[in-house]
Order: sequence, then structure tokens, then C-alpha cells
Amino acid sequence: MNSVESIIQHAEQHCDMRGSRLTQKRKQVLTGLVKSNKALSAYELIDFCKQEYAVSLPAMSVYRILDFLESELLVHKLNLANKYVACMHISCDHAHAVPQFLICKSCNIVKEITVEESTITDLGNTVKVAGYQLLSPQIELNCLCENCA
Amino acid sequence: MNSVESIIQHAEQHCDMRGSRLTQKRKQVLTGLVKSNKALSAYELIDFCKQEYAVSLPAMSVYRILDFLESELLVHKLNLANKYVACMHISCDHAHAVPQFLICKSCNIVKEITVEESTITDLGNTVKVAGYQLLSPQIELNCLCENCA
DNA sequence: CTTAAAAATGATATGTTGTATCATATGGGC
DNA sequence: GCCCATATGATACAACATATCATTTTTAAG
Repeated sequence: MNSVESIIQHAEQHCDMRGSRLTQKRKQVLTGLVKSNKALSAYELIDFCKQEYAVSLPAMSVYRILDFLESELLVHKLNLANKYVACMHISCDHAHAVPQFLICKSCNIVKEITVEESTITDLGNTVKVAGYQLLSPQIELNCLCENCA
Repeated sequence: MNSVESIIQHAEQHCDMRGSRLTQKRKQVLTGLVKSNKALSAYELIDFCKQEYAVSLPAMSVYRILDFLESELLVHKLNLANKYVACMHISCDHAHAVPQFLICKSCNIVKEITVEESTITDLGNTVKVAGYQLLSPQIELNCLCENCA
């Protein structure tokens, strides 16, 4: 079972274990991301909370909540799209590698993939040779998904 | 010689050959990017034109000009940073591969690199296996440059 | 040379994403 | 219950970007 509720439960346990709190509003925002199953902007999440819970969240709060969820590894920020997605591994117990993302430009559905270790290593080496230091090995690629293609 | 003027000259010839026009304002915007040698936002380019040429460009015009320059392959848009850079190969006669970018988060200097063909191929295969279609193989990576590191 | 069509640019308003700042509320530990 | 840290609210504004309609400039045809 991988229902929305079960995912949120896992997230709550995860926060408990780390000594942080998944408050109601944080839970609502995370639920929005999990339910939608795609990348949403902060303002789309405001709309979601308004419609789903009749809760009026100020932008500032949503951004703070997203920062929190990101720091708890429950959410990823997609810098290419300025949107946010729920981590697809919330319910997994094991730690997972740095995620790579395929973002559908058309419908914003996001596939969180794992590229081969060697590909990332190659990339890292190229960067190092160029004299630069990689801040985050997270790769984001603009794509079309199967449905939209 | 690779002075700013020579690069702009090359760009002009390039446009002539393609039957498009590198107008004065387009030239001014491109010059801003070439001179600065780093990634600039549209609004930074407005400032540049104001200071350098006492020309007051509306945002809309700058975005249109940047679109044009991009379509002519003279400029790249960096989606990660919402900034624009001059293509480093304007003066090269040969066509060049899809560029990959290392963006210094601190000073916005951009290094346009070429990663190994095999790395890109690997990436492309992974995407294909995931059922997605790559819109542009352009990879952008947030980094620190040597000076800022 | 004139004029009509096409291309480029301007002006104004507004949409979207994100942050600064200061105020208020909430929830545990003493 | 009180204090303090944490969480959230409210307001204003900054930065990036586009929609729309008007005007200017260029090109090409007659």
C-alpha cells in the first residue's frame, strides 16, 4: 500500500525520529504535493490548501514550510521549473542516492530517476577538470513525458 | 584576436548569412553579454544599455531581443539562473555540440564546457528507458568557480 | 517614389516567483 | 501557569517575465 495517507504517515514517523515536527500545515502542504503527483509551485500549493482545507496560507509561510520539508528530505526543489515535488522515496526505509529529475514541460509530471553512478562520476570529473566545484549533483532535464509526447 | 568588436562582427556576418538582421539594439544587448563575460539578467542588460548607450529599453524589448539572439544561437538562456550568456563560440566557424554550463552561484561567471559524448549518450539512454523524451540535452550545474571556492 | 506589408520596437499593465521585516500565535518543559 | 523556542501571519516589495495594443522602421512591389 502506497496511499497518500500511508506516505504522510511515513513522513510523520521520519520527522518524529529526527526530532522535528510535521505540523498540520506542513502536513497539508506535503499532502498537496503527494496527491498531485507532479511538480507544483508555492502559489499552486496555496490554492490547494485553500480549496482542500479552506486554509489561507501566506506565501511566506508556504516557502518556509517548503524549506522545512526540503531540509527533512521529504521534498525536492526543482530549480529549472521553480516548482516543488514530493520525494518519491518517502516510504522507503533505505537512504537513496542524489536524485535526478525528468520534468515534463507540458504537464509538470516529474520522474525521479537514478542515473548510472558512472555517468555522475564522469560529469563530476569534467567539472573538476574545468576548475569548478559542484554545489549539488542534482541534474534536472526538461523533457516530454510519454503522454504529452 | 578575440576582442568584443571582432565577436560582434562575427555575429553580424552570421546574421547576414542567415538572412536576419542584427539591429543596433540587438547589437547593444549582445555587446553587454560579450563584454561582461558572465551571465546577466534581462534587467541587468537594461541597466547596461542605459549606462553604456544612454538607451532606455523596455523589458519587453530586451526579452524579445534575447529570444532573437537565442534563435540565432548567439546567446544561451540559463534556466537555472534566469540569466543569459553570450555563446562562447560566436567567432568559431565550425558548428559546435550542445553546450553544458557550469554556473558560479557566487559571481555568475559561466563556463561553457563540452562533456564527453559518452556521458551525454548515457544520460539520453537513461531518459529514454524512463519513457521520456529529452527536449534539450543542455545541462546546467550550480557550481563555485575557482575564485569563489 | 510611393505605398502597403512585414519586422522591430515602445508603452502600459499585470502575472509569477520569491524575500525582508516585524508581529503574533502555539506548544512543551520548568 | 510562565517562559522560550518554534511556527505562522501580515504587509510590503523586489526580481523575472509576459500580454496586449500602439508606433516606428524596414523592405519590397508597383
